[in-house]
Amino acid sequence: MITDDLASLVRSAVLAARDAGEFSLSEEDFAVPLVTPRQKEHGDFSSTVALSLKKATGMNDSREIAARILRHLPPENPLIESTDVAGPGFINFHLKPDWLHAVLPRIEVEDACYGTTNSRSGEKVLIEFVSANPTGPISVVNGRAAALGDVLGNLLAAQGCQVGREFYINDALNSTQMEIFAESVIARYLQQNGYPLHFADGRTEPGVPQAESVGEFVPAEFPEKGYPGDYVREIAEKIMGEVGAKYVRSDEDERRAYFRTATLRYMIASQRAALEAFGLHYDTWFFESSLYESDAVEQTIAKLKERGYAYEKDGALWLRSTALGDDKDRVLVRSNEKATYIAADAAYHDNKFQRGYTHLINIWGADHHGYVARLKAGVAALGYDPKRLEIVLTQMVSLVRDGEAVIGGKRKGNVIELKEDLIEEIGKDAARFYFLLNSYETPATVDVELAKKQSNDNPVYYVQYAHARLSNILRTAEARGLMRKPAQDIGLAALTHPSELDVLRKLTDYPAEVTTAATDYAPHRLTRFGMDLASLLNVFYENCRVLPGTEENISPEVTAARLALVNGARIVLRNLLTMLGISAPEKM
RNA sequence: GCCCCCGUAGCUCAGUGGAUAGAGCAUUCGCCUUCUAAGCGAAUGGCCGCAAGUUCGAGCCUUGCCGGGGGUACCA
Repeated sequence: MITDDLASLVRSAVLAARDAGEFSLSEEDFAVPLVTPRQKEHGDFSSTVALSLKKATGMNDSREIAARILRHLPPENPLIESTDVAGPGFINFHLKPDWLHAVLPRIEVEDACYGTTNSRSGEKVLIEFVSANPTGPISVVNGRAAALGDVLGNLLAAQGCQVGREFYINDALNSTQMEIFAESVIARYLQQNGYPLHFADGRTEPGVPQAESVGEFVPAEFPEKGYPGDYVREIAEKIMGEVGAKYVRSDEDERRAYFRTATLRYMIASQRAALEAFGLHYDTWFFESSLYESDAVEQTIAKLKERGYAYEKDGALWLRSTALGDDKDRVLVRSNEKATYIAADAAYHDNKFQRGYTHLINIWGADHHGYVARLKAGVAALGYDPKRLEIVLTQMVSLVRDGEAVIGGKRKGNVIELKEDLIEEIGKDAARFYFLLNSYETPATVDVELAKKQSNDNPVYYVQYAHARLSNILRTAEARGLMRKPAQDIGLAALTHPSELDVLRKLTDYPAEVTTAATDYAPHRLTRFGMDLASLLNVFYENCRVLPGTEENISPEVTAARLALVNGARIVLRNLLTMLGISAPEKM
């Protein structure tokens, strides 16, 4: 890294100045901060070391400190064009343009790997995200976590981590919501078969008329807290198509058992289809029920008892989570002998660690923040370092329709679906970019109607367009017989225009940007980077013609150098879009 | 009450403790005979919620306050 080179250069200059008696240094261990100045006049890099050395040197005038340091910088350096002291004591470095040119051969060689490292190759990371309950479709609100988790996976893989993406299915048998959901589908199924439906609010819906009259239909009850959405009716229709009227008069337990598994099957299939339409593929779909079937829950509870973190009180079994940072103890097994979700979650995370993951990332909505402390306590109680479990809380996504808040969800029956209402309207690429535009720490509002209206203004097209243009230039060059030579063999010094250097600088920044995005869990840095790069490319495009035109005459050397730049930028844009799970079109 | 997140341009949001705080949208005015105008250039627009503290230096760190959202179950 060039910044490392500069930093060590400055460091030795400081020490040399001290040895020469320019100033005394109270501490040997000082940082050499390097920043990229906002203003171009301030050079390529700037060090604030003189400012921070005020105390250590006992000198008051930072400009003077800077000047004395500079006196001990080697006069000739292949990197540095010139230096100056500015403002309160910044040391500014203006580098020779070669350092920017060097990026092009590197990009060309690394190609799809440009922007990736293997610095974290020892890590095995499991990202669990979305994990929406199997009682409804994937909603637009889930889109944020879906996009974040997927791209985070790409970013970590780009750092060399081994990444697993997992969806956790809350299908446990003691979950009352699953029961009510199945009952809701049964009610709709009966309605399909001619039974009127009676609702808790007193309303009655007629049954679907049957061809052959079977006499009187006793109204069926729709569950009091049942799921009213249209998708419930659709599942009932599908089951009807599959098994016909078989379960209308069947034994109730038999019917319930069938509908439980059938509704789960349909719901998962629908969720999976929605996420795949979003370009998201999970490595594992993990069933909560499997934890009960394999006795993992019981084993985990036994383990907690053994380790002294579980105790009996009021007929229930409690987790001593207060001992591990939680603000109250939590029930593991209720007095009715049913395990709580925290017991299952402890077992689930035990299982994740047992699968060899070094690091777990859970992406949750901010409304779950109250569970962070207890899950971490559970993990710690099992003997794992809770730091190995990281919980990313995404701020809330609220729904708005034409400016008015939409309150609701599965229980209200007004789910706004990710696939039907967004992806199918504006496309996968625009939908993804939309969710990746902002930090997950910013509360978001999604207005589907507005998103549709604005879909042509979506900045994704700006970035994709830049890529398509670059591709087009290369295509045209090839058609005209201007074959590209390896960047290594080209006189890149021909690239001198400010807009060319701006592009090169941005391309140089890319790998560090990917790393920052990965460590900060900030995919939005890449969408912003893409917009910035596209903008710089447009300026380049306006100012620097690549291929000889009818009016402008461009030397073969310049064309060759610019083609190398175009190709480098094309690779970076393509890598970036791929990282975001967005297509990089060659034509638009 | 306690805990978490957010207050930056008219709107939606970026912003690594550094110099003159940025982008997109919106508004106004220019620019297509050329490799893609889904583009470019210019203008307008700011007590970075308020106050104190730390620091050579604070939009960024600390504390307090004010506003908005969320959470505080033997529900998941």
